[in-house]
Parts: sequence; C-alpha cells; structure tokens
Amino acid sequence: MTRTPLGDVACSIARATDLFADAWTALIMRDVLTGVTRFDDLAHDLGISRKVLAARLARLVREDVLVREQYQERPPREDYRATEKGKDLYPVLLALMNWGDRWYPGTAGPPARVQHLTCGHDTSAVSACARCGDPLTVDNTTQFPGPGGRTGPGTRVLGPLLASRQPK
Amino acid sequence: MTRTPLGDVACSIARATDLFADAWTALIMRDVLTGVTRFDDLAHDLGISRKVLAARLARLVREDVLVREQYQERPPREDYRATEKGKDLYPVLLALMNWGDRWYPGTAGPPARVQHLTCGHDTSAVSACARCGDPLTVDNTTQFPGPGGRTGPGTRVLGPLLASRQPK
DNA sequence: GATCTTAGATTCCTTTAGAAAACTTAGCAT
DNA sequence: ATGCTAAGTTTTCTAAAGGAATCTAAGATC
Repeated sequence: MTRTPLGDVACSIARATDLFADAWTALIMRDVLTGVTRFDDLAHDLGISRKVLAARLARLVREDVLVREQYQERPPREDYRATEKGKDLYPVLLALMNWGDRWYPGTAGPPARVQHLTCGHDTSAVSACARCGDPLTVDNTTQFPGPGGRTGPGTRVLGPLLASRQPK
Repeated sequence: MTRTPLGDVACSIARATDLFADAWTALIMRDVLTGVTRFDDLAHDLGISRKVLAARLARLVREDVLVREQYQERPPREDYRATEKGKDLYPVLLALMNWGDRWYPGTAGPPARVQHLTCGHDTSAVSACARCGDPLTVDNTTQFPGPGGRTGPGTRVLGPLLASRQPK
C-alpha cells in the first residue's frame, strides 16, 4: 500500500496515528488494558487473524507499548502487558469511546460502563484544561506552532495550524 | 484488503475507530478544525493523493462529520466544515496529540501549542472524570459491560471487559 | 507414545489502498 | 479565444494488508 510514512513529520497527531491508526491496534489496546492479555484470547475475542495479531503485537512490543511477560513457569507461557507508554494511551481510548457512545448509540445504551474507583461513580471522560480544569473544545482553544514546529531542514511540515482563512 | 467490518460491533471504540482509524482521517480532521478547509489546501498540506482525499472527504460527509459549504458565490466554491459531530472529535485529537508529545518528543519540543481562550494559558488536555474532575487512568478505573453490551441476537461481542484474569 | 494446550510462523491467495499524473468541468479574467 | 483557478475524476501500476488454513515447538497430561 506504500503508506506515506508519517512518523517523522512535525506533528504529534501524525506521530501518534502512525502507530495507532489501523483497524486493530486500538481494539488490542482496549483488550490488553481491560485484562485480555493472551494471544489466543485476543485472537478469539477480536476475530482477528492470527497472522495479523502476531504482527500487531510484535510492533507494539517493538514500540515499547506492550511487553511480553511470563505469567506461569511450567509450562512457560507469556502474555502481553501494557507498559507505561501503553497505559498512557487510555485517554485516547476513553475519548474514542465517548465519541462512539455519543454518536453511534446502540439500541440499548452504551456497551460499556467506566467506573472511577477514586470517587466511586460511573463516569465518562471529559477533555479538561490542565491549567484551569474547564473543558477544552474547538471553539475555546487556538492552536499555534510550538517550538518543535516547522523547524529544521528536512523536517516536513504538516498543517499550518492557522487561524480561519478568509475568503478572498 | 477486506477489512473486517467493525461498525456493527458492540463496542463504541470499534464503532469510532471504524471511521477514524486510517492514516489520513485524523490528520484531515486536525486540518479542518484548525482552519484548513479547502480541497487543494488539504491536498498540498497533507501530501495526500487527490483521489484518496476525495474519498475520505466523501466518507466524512456521508457520516455527517463534515459538511460541504459554499464559501464564495462567484465563482461558486465550496469547502469542508466540521459539524458538531466533527467538532466532537477534538478531544480524540487532543488525546492523540498529548500522547505523541509525551512519547515521541521532537528535538525542539512539541510541534504545536494549544491555548485555552477561556483561561488564557497554553495548556494540554487531561482526561478527567465527568463526576469529580480528577484524572482518569487505567489504574483508577474499572470497566463493566453496560446496558448495550453483549445483548441482542446477532450482535457480535467484542471484549469480555473482564477484570484481570488470574493465572491458573 | 499419543494427544492437548498455547503461542506463534508459514504459505497461498485475493483485494484494495494508495501514489502519480493526466484529464475534466465551470466560471471568471484578459 | 485563451488561460487560470478550484475542485475534483480517471487511469495505471504496485505493494501490501488481510483472511484462511496448515504447520511447528515445548511442555503437560493421560
């Protein structure tokens, strides 16, 4: 398919989606983070072909998102656990889940509930400002090029991140 | 490639990634939400082939994530704007951006800054509990099947969403 | 020693995504 | 009338993604 390599582009979204944006990776991470960590369990649960699953897991291990870990000694068996980098993908999954819940509601309500152990309630995730805690939306934020943006020779630039363009 | 259709599965993440999980959609949405709304601008900015761009835009319009809108009368020209459903993808982009910033930092720092107009500060997004406002992480949450989970005949079930499985 | 389990690797095959580049269409502009 | 611009279509070509099924290997179990 000769996918344009996006990992080296000056955009964190591109870097992130380069790993994350395929049909299976998000679902594998959801499973691993909720306790489905073994090869055969993942294969059955997702209905993914074993070949593709092996390829995805290998890439996630290479990228340090997952680690193989022995879960029993005899016979030696290994499963996949999320690293800190992997656990840190949880907000992305929560955001996707929220969006799916909101815009593709099933007939019977959301397919899963998230319980916040700290406060004890069923909840959902909101994207909050790290400074003031209020929700972050398209309309109350602006994006500017940061220090790592559009600099350096050979760094391809994606996205002007400009304010709305006026019609001529 | 015969991608397994995931849109009809009992999992909001699957429903969301079914639309969102390809190499370009996230980047197109980032561009549109930050003001790059015209076909040629998108094509040049992303370095995407025009054919693929047209296909993606058509799908996003079909899914009611974008709308074509006339931005000038003579000659009639149209661009793409985010619907509310499209704007609601912003938290997903912020989460991806955060993760990319954290785990694939460039040499010079993050490529983009997000300014929260409400409080005036440069900021980043945290995934906060809608109830208590504290951060939501893998370790302080549990997932349970919700009302729409694993029900109904013909509804394929993805993911047991079970608590951690013990070794035998 | 035969079979079962788990975690893959391998082989074969088809589909299609995607790049690149040229073509199209409508309305202005000169 | 000729050219320009914007927004796509169309065509050709290749690489690779994915499914399905079989094969392997190491230990366990009977």
